[in-house]
Amino acid sequence: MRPQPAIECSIQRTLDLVGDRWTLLILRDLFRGVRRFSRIQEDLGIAKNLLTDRLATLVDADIIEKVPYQERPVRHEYRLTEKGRALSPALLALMRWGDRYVSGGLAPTELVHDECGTRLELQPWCTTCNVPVAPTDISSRPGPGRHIGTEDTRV
Amino acid sequence: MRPQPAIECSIQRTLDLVGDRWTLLILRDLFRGVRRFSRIQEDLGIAKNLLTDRLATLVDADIIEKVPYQERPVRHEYRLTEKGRALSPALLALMRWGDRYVSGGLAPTELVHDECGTRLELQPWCTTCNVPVAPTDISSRPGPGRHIGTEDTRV
DNA sequence: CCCAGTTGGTTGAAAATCGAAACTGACTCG
DNA sequence: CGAGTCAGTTTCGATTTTCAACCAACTGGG
Repeated sequence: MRPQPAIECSIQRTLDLVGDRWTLLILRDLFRGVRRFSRIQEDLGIAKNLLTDRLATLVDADIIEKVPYQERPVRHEYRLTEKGRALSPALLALMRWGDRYVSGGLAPTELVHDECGTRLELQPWCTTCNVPVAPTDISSRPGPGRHIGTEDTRV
Repeated sequence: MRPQPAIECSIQRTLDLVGDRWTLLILRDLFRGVRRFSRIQEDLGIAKNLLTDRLATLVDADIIEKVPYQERPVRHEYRLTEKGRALSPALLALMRWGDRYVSGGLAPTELVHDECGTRLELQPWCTTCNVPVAPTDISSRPGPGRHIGTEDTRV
């Protein structure tokens, strides 16, 4: 997909899978419960051949799965796998950014915690200390998947 | 950019700005400190005319700015604005997803909690209950920036 | 002064991708 | 039987992207 000598970067690898114009919007629809071909197609205004193609790619990548919701005629819907559901922080981050910088601070849609109705924030979270981590308490370092040497850089 | 009757969704609005194949990678390079035209171009392998176009779009959107780093000849580099830097959670989320699901758990670069060295996760966080929130415990509802009515949906 | 090299582009043609509409096939309902 | 729905596939013209060449402003070396 990318014509580039594979740089060791998980952002690039991720965008190779979901970084085209439609894929993240399709996933957003699945998160929202819009799961059927025709519903997604009319919701997004995407051409049907492209939707067919993107869905097949996502199924191949094990990000979504095709499950029958009725027999005779057999009809399928698309559901997020665990791998697909794990993209929710990324979508939430994009949404919060858009709320603030594109929608002028007025969120068209808010995501809230079921139990208490509070609007959700997105925070780096330390699973050891069990606390949210501020940007000032974050460092970066080369990880175990690095094969070429580079110096540390701040995000 | 999108041929669609504007749905009121910050994800869509965000992806209209940065959701093409190259833009998020360009921003990643800027985060990494790769700021000059030719450096970005060779790092990504993007066609020069496209890079010219994407950079101009990002400058227009006030996500990056063009600042001279020398006179005679005048040469510029591109820097993230505050608006651009605010995209870091989104890039971080995409990176963590790629670490886990594409790079096989072996992160090429990891972000860690200063105090304990634990690799960070990026989690939806409820500021009322003070707990991380799983995708299954998230609902969505129309927010203050919504102009057309829609019903609530599960994420 | 002349020449090669660097940076940051622009231009144009070929190739790949996309989009709109027409068509298909399996089935249901009246 | 005829109309309608859903989930596609096919076709083809329009748009985008890529690739390569070219350009302009300047530097540093001889």
